[in-house]
Amino acid sequence: MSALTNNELDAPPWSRVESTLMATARLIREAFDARLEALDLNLTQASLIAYVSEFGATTQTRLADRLGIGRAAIGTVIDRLEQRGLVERHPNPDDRRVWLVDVTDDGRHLATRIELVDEQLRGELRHGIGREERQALSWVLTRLQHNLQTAIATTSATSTASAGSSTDPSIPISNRK
Amino acid sequence: MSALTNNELDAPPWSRVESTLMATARLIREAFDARLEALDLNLTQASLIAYVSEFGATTQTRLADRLGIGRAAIGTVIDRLEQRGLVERHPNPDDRRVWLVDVTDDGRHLATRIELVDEQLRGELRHGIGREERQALSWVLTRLQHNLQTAIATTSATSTASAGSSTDPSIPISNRK
DNA sequence: AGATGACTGTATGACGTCATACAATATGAG
DNA sequence: CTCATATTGTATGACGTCATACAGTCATCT
Repeated sequence: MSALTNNELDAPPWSRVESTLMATARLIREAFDARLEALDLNLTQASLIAYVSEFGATTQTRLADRLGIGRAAIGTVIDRLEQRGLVERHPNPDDRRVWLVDVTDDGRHLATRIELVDEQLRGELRHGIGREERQALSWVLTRLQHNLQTAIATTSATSTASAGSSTDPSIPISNRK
Repeated sequence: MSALTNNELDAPPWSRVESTLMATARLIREAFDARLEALDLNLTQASLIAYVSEFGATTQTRLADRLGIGRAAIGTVIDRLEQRGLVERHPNPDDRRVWLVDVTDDGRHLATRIELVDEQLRGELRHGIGREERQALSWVLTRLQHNLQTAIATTSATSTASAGSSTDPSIPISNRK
């Protein structure tokens, strides 16, 4: 019955904020997965059900975008949920390429339980963190995302360029993807 | 000027902050991987080399802990780096169970280039984010990690427990700049 | 009409990581 | 010393995701 692994300070190999952020993300997934295990779901599956349950029948590609995973991956996720009778694929008469994924009654019922788990856990995570701090966090993360995307976009060029930088928003690097 | 947050509905399936955080973490990995591609390394490999290069020969289990991945996974990472002649496994006379992983000269040379990439990218990521904001971010993340760990620890028990009291006596909330 | 390109969902193989089980070794109690 | 327990690294199988290639379907432009 050891008290959880109490590693307080791992100064991870990399920088500080970045790796802390990644570790936190891992923990988020871990925590949600743990709580959702009672429903025999993981975070991705639960997110899908919650999304469809809230916004209605949705295209697979759109779901993939919203959940932040690839089109191929979302297919297998849906496959399993469909086997369990939680979602259904309906054809779209207006576009025969696509499926409209919708929740079944079972799925809708499960969605309410998911919502409960979500709200409960999010409440616990807010402990000791003020509203402004959460907003500040959100803002910094958004800004970071922006920086990251431009950093990714400006890769593939010569590695040692720029440096001086700042205010170079142009850089028309036409990358795929 | 910047059209950030134009997305009215980028509200991903889940909450807001949590999924933003996870998406940001994904982008961090992506950005580092992209920049490290020139060295034919991914973030994990680069972290390992950087760590060993800075702190000297290290046990595999310790490396796994520091890098935040499992003992099995670290083995395959080391295998590949060893094949490429970037690290070496030395036996430890004091404990014949363990290997001491150390960088070769090639690895050490590569480590300096890794350091460059790291510093460059981290610099770009700081754009438009003040020092206090970074510190605040770091603080909130740490606090979040704590909450997450207790949340994970208090799972598996009956789900509907707690909620009320925080009862987190320790938690030094002292520092805020 | 027909042709060309764009898009959706799927099949396939690959990668990185995890969980588990295991042999070799170390540590400590008797 | 001997034995039980813990720890290290590894082998194995599994999972989730990705990248690519592909067939079916739409959209558009002559």
